[in-house]
Amino acid sequence: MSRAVPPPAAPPVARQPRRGHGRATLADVAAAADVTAITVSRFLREPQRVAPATAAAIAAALRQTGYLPNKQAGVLASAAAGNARMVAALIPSIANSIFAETVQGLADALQGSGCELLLAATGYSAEREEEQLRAVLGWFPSALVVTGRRHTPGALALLRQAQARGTPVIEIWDHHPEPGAESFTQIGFDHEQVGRAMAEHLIERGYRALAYVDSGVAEDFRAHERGDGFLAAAACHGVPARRITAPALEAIDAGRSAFASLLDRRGRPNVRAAAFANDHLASGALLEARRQGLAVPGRLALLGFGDFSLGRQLEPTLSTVHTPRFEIGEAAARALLQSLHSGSPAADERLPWTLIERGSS
Amino acid sequence: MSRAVPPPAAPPVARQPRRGHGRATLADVAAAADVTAITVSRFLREPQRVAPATAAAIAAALRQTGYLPNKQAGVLASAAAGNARMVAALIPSIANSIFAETVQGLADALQGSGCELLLAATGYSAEREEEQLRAVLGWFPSALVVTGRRHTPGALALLRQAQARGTPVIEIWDHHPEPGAESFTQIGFDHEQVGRAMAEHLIERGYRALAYVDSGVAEDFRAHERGDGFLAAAACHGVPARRITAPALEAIDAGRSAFASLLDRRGRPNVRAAAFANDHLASGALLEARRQGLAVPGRLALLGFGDFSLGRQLEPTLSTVHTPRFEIGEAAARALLQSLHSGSPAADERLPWTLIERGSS
DNA sequence: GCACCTGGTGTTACCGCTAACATTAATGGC
DNA sequence: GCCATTAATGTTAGCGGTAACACCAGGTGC
Repeated sequence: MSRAVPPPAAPPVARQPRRGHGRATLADVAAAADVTAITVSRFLREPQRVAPATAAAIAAALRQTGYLPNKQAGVLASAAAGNARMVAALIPSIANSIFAETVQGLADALQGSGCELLLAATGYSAEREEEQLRAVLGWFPSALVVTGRRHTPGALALLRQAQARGTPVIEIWDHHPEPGAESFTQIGFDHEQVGRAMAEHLIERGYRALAYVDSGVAEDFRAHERGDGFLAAAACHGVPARRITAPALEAIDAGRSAFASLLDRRGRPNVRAAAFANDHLASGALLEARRQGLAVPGRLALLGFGDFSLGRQLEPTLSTVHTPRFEIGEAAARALLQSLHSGSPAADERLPWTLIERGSS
Repeated sequence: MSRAVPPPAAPPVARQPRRGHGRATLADVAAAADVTAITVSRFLREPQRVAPATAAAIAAALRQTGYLPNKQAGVLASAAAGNARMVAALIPSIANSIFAETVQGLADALQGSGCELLLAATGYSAEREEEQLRAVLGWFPSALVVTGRRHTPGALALLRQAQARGTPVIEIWDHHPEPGAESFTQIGFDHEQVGRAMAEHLIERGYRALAYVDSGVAEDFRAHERGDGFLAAAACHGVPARRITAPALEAIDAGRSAFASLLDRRGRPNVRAAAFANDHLASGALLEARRQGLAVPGRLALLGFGDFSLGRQLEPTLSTVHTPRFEIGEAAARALLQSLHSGSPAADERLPWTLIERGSS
């Protein structure tokens, strides 16, 4: 190159430094302890690898600065998946006590593992599930918990991709392994089977004309599957059975008005027994039956699902299916922690439910 | 320096590059669109600032690569607080339907704002709250939602510090501004006042010997405060009143056994009316009273708190206090979004509750 | 024709942390 | 006493984005 006058040579213009957020960083702690950042980092992750004297100095510096690690930076720096220490859970509805308990189970079992819980409600909509999934994936969660096995194609692709990258994906509340089709870890139970058991219970008790009252929430696939099982079992036993759908009201009221569909025009039951998508519906029907002076189970037997506390307090008490709602959350947490640990997908888990015969059937 | 043989001169050892996680990055998209990363970044944040032709190319590249932004990196890079787009909520119990609905309100109102919800359960323990707070702060949440106004000194310091840095801090379920003391945004209602109203309601109805049945959960400060208000109002009206504490069982059963404390040795009520920390307790007592053939409200009037669906189905229906549980979550979300937007703390919000007179009082 | 702007894009440096490798001093074996 | 090992710590270069600034072409005003 010729000896031309060098270009203005970027005068050291002291760029405006980007100001941080005012919280102590590793560098601050390091300065206070008179070591370098990496040593503090080591102390935090593998304390036995720093000399005792250094450790003491660092501990003091940590206390003095009130240091809190920046997990964003930590995750970013250790690119390997699975160390985000954050679990994302997608749940149809948090307000629904069923899922609330599952989330509690998750949170409890995650407590102490150092994992935070990122929660999103999908409102029973597969599209919203996909949206939420996209949103939470931005945080590179170390594991994904989704409800049920029905997803949009887009969501499915994202889940598969996440799984391929080593992120455990757990489907809860469902257990319906499809032979051949590769799928995710499922933790739950078979809803069709529950539906069949519900029908069989009623048939065993001698009831011969049956109805299944489905949830008014169109995308509650699991309730629908129980209905499928119910109708299939009835057909199998040659017992007439039909499916009706409850209105989409607040559930107890929905049950009250669904009850009307169980009566003929003269106000007499047109079936001998009815099973419901959930205890709220069943309770509404039970209360309405009593109000109208209809004998339960004498004229009409009722069977709920979910074992909500309300059912135990009614008169007669509501027969129902107890579900392991808390346990599903716990098991999911255990499964994903184990999967994070072992690096391979966790095994499916079929959790037990029980049909509780109480007064209404 | 002498002309000694230069040291091996760091042969370009091609360090093992740290492998990422396999997801497309901005750089990948940029390469596909034949621009640089910053242009893609701009397109994502301020689409109008890139030329239409470039925009089209980038949009295609985004689709082709299936790019999902890495929020960790995004947050880290834009150091200013408040753009983590993640809200951390600390709740005593998720399984408790009261808080579940609040969380649902939060989640619903946050939906669409681009904020994710980081949820942690404290189990009604202030110590666990502090722990959880430390944990979630690692993610630099853009806002903090905590339950109630009682915190450990450590938690308080962290909250203040966060607030000082511009992170909105919202206390929900409580509204008790302490004059003088600087505090956080409170969204809720005054529990002492509710307690007073409960007592006054019973006094107005002519009941003269009262009891407040407190929650068995020792750290349910809010229930305790309602008790304080209850006793204060009773004292103020010269009406005898005492506080008893329910056992820490599952709530309906706790109410059933708390009912025993309302009877003298001959099985007669030793008060004329009782108010309860929540509807579960009250329902248990109501059911037990009916079982024992005690007239409600003839011999013993009962008043719950929370307006759970169960109470509406009992016979007699349970008088109670309706709380804005869903609205608290919504209002908190609105407040924090507004605060993020405006940069200044949101105003307190006192939400209305109503005493619902039904059959049991 | 020139200074000036302005819209579109690129360069550089950094956010806070950690993986990989480098360095140094102390230790051990023979 | 020398080399190999180990323990303790440091250096460098990122992770994947974005703020700040630089640059450049093509208008604009006069």
